[in-house]
Amino acid sequence: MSWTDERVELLKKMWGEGQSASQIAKELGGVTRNAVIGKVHRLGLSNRNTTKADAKPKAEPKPKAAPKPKAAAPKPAPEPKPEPKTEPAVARDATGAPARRAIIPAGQPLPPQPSANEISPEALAKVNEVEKTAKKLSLMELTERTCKWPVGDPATEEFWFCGLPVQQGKPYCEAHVGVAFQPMSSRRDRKR
DNA sequence: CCCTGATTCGC
DNA sequence: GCGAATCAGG
Repeated sequence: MSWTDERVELLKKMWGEGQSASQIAKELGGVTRNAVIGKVHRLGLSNRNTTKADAKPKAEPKPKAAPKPKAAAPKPAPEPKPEPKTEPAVARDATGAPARRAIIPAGQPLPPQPSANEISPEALAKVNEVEKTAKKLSLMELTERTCKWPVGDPATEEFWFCGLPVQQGKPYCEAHVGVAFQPMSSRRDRKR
């Protein structure tokens, strides 16, 4: 594939929209994200650096022969300390069921969280088990392949995402899919 | 481990 | 000009 006008324009458009290189590459087809990034640079897009006399003591070009010295980067910089103003709030109920006030960051297609519905005891138990073995990923660590089920309160240190392998197509792992997508069946009308 | 963009350099 | 390989970082 070559960089035709159309393709370049789509590249510019998407890059301008903040799309990631890999997304653009996928959209264009026939190119890798590396190709996209390379093109972006050649086109002069990307960062408008040049301001400031930049001194870039980059590591010398690595010869393919001995490529991994891994220079140790000194870190004298003191950490500011985030200081989360933690707001207690209920993290979960007695059963250990995750509070479903989840705000999920990444996604676009987010299925409706289970509201105040009844979830099958089996599924709940399963979730409780899973929470013990969860990967407990942070926000940045989430990917399309990691379960995005939130546990705890976002304002607390006790907040993390399940992180287990998701079920194909779904945003959650098997256990959490179980409680996330309850059709409407467990609705065995309780004594009414 | 997954992903991001940045850079280098042989083609 | 192109982009794989590599680097650096979240």
